[in-house]
Amino acid sequence: MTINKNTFTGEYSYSIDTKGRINIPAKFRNDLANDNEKSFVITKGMDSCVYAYPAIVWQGIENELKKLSSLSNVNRSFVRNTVRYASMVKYDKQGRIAITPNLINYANLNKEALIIGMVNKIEIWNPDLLEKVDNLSQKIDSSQIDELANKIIL
Amino acid sequence: MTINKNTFTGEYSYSIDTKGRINIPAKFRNDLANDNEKSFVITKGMDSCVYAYPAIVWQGIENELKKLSSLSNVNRSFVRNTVRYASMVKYDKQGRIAITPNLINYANLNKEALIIGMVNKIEIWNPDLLEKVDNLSQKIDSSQIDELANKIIL
DNA sequence: ATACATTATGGGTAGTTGTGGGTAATTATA
DNA sequence: TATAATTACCCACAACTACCCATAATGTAT
Repeated sequence: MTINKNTFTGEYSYSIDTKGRINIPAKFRNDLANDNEKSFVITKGMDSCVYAYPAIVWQGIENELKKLSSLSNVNRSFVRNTVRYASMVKYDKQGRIAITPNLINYANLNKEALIIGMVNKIEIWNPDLLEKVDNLSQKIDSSQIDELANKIIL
Repeated sequence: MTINKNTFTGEYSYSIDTKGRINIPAKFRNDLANDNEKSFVITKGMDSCVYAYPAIVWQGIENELKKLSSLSNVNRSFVRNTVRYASMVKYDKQGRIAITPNLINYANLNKEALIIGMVNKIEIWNPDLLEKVDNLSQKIDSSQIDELANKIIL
């Protein structure tokens, strides 16, 4: 079995230091394919969290974005929002990346942070915020979630 | 006859040591197909127990999850809930896996643990808890059993 | 019955990982 | 250009994990 590269699962609790650095879990660093050269692209998540994509996965997303016509209003603001806060970061010798102040602000990050593997990307959360968002969506969408579960999980 | 690989049945009682390690029954290790490279993916069970999937079975699930677009709210929380507590673990020379503190906590595991083969996956239980859940489900009414009988022949 | 192999469980140790902080290089600002 | 602020890179250390070995209990073969 060759393990799936650029595929992340699990939840980890880490602290963000005064310089805005946070550790990438050792497991995730191992799961990151070599051609990423230890780099992620961090950007605004769809929820109030930070997304981190493997660098080459992000390049694929950029290519998709290029296909969206700028004639459409919706497309323009979607592309703008997606790319605006995106920046490539390389983890240092200790395995940490620096999160930009913009994103720390957007995701309401303090000292404590949860890192969650979301299969093809990583999420960085303020734990309190995640709990709220989680409870909310659990209530609203439970029937649809069950439906998905029946399709995918054995 | 060559036995069905990645197929588990039976119940075993094992102890979890101070490091959170538990033995995978020798029989289950034999039943695990070689391309799993001695690895399972452990995660939250539907009941208050720990699931352990053969690694390649889980990778099938991951591949399905990758197809779900993150633009959908429901998809996001479904993926998050599914993979959040999942982690790949390889059993050591003695045949043990390490269960993450998260999962030990979730399944209320103490020293004693029951390992149960559930055909395509394995369940790890706190014995007391299983007994309770079991008693509860004894009360399933016969109509539901009849319904099941239509789907599967024993 | 005896010898041997396997299994279940405990524990020690070396290497890895997570975290803080320091210093030099780079960039921004006056 | 000089100075301040920011960033990149390095070192230190405590905590943890992976790996190894030991031992007792159980199973198996001769």
